Amino acid sequence: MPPTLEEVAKLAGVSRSTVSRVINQHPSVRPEVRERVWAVIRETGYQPHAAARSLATRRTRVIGLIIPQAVTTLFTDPYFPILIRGVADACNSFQYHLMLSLFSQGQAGNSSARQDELYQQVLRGQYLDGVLISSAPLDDPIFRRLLQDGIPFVVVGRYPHERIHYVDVDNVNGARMAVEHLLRLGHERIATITGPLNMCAGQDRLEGYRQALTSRGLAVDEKLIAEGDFTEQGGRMAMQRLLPQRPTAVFAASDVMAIGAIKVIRDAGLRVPDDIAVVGFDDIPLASVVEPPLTTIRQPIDQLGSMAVKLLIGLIENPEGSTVHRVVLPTELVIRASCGIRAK
Amino acid sequence: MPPTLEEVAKLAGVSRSTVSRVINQHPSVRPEVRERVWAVIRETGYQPHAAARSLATRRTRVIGLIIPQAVTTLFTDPYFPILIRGVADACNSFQYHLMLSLFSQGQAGNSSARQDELYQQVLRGQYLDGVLISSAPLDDPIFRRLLQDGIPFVVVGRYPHERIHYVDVDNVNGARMAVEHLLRLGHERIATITGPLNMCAGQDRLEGYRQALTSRGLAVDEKLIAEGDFTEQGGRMAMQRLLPQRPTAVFAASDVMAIGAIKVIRDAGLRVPDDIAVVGFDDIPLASVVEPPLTTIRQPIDQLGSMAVKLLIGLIENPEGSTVHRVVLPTELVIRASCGIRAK
DNA sequence: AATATTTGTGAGAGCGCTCCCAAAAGAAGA
DNA sequence: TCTTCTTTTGGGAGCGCTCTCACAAATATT
Repeated sequence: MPPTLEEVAKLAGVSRSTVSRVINQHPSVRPEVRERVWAVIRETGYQPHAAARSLATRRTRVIGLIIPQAVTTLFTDPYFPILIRGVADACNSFQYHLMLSLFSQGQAGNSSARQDELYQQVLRGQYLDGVLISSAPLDDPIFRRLLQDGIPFVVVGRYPHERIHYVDVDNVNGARMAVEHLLRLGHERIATITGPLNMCAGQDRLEGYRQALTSRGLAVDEKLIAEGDFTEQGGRMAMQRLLPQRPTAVFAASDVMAIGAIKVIRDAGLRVPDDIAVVGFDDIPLASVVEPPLTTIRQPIDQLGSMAVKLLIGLIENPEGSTVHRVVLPTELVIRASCGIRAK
Repeated sequence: MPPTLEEVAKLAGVSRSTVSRVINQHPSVRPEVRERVWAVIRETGYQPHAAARSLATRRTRVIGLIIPQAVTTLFTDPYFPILIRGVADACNSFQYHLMLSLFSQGQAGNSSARQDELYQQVLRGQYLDGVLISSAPLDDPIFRRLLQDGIPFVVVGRYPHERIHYVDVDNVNGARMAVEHLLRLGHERIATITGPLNMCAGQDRLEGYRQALTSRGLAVDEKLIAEGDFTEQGGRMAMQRLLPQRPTAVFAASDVMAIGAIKVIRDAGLRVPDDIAVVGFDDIPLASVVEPPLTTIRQPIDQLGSMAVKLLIGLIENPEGSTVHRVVLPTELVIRASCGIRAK
């Protein structure tokens, strides 16, 4: 049995309250007493009981990272591990803890009911002080519920709602830079493999593609747009649909899809970048390693995570602030071999 | 303010105790009363307060997944996301929650002191009912502490200690199968790129390599063994050291390292599998997609995770059992193009 | 019909902490 | 020296739940 406050108090010859003050760095404790109490704490290895503390303070110092059902299939995309690492690091440095809620398919039963149940348990059960939502579909009911229940939350990825705080990378500009690079290389039939269009990231990257073309006075040919789902397999399927259109270049909205596309292009007997240039998005570690190394858009994923945590903790510890926080981190073009160097 | 037990009780015209019984499915409540209480619970959206409950029961229904400092650099290896997904799924289906503790470098200060602090907070603070440790180095002090504090835990990866429960895949046999396959294809100068040798998985896969050779009566040439660290970069460096030895085949202890090795082989102007055959380990999703598709050893990573959770929850809910649980899941050879088909 | 047994329910204490309030102890002013 | 303030300390209540125990009601036993 670990020692309690009471026991520490007795050993130090003071009251429960005084020990509590020492633990919580309350200033009005005589230095001499404080030292005596600390000595006993060290000696006994005393650690406040988290649940007891939460019950009294209504705070848990735990935040949740929720990754909804719709995206757990993408979980092998290196995006998530990096995000998680960023989030975990930030939590560590703020002395918060991280609870991970994935809603994946593996389980029996209606999984949206399942998601509901988990929501109920975790959030209304006050396990968490606040949550981070990563790349949920725009219509996910969780947003309404969080707003309704008044639970502090930050979305990782843009979310168009005036009361929602979010952190995102500049997807529109990133995509635009990618396509502009292809335009500069002289390409005119540029296709795109989009992300899922019910996610903001998917929409925004498509929007960047459109902007790059129209600002050059080029028409957007809808036949050169194929929807993917951020998976390698989805990238392959989309590329298959695009091939008959004979594009000279493809902008894939994720590196993983770009890799799938390259595979299909090669299987069709064509070369990358000679016959079809390819640009990806994300700059996952793999991008520099595949053959040919991928030209892509780098996004600071771990910063995204730590920034989201910082914002969320701000909301938790300072609920007064009525300003809605929106952070958009810059993206950057990384030129490698997969887009070739075409003469203008 | 969410409703409390007391309030629900008043609304249902019963006592606090009765509502508690209903929530906890205690049998001795009249069906009619039970129904009435449930109605109020549904109506009010009542959810028991997690902290209050934990305080009374000394259980949190939260388990931790701890990934120590030494391996967070590998976190982009698809191994971890898959493991995490397996663990998360299993948690969901047992109605447990998952707390993730990564100890990575990002942070300032002596990080082993940091790790200590976190240990103290999370584990002695009774946040968790038990923990899963993934691939910690054999000498990590956490094992001793857990044992000492009597905290239920299961290690993911073999751990040679008579009181420690673990779940692992059959690394020795897997490696052996990989190398035997190369032997069958007629190779004789088979090199290996090992994992870090302070981890069991690294040692065991090397052991499998040795066994395959010696059981064929072949000598093990230490110059054909290069230590890697499970990263792509580590794989490249190890391959560079091996190239001068002119191996005709390489067994890499992870797919990620195999991919690094292939790159080096090609940069040296050699072809895979024609000049050097390569076999990996893990069967990560990427393995089937790279050029050439990787022959590798499949390990059921998500099963590993869910099995570990199952064991751990067993330990938590049934602390009496004095048997030490050890589960070893089978591995499987997956033949693709990277090892070629050599005549016998 | 009287007693014994089972079943259902409520009251109370307690889990370990925080925080308010009032008392005690010093410090300062008269 | 006595009052008035300030600083430091202890006691008590309360956070929302569970769980034991005792009592009331319903059923079974003789």
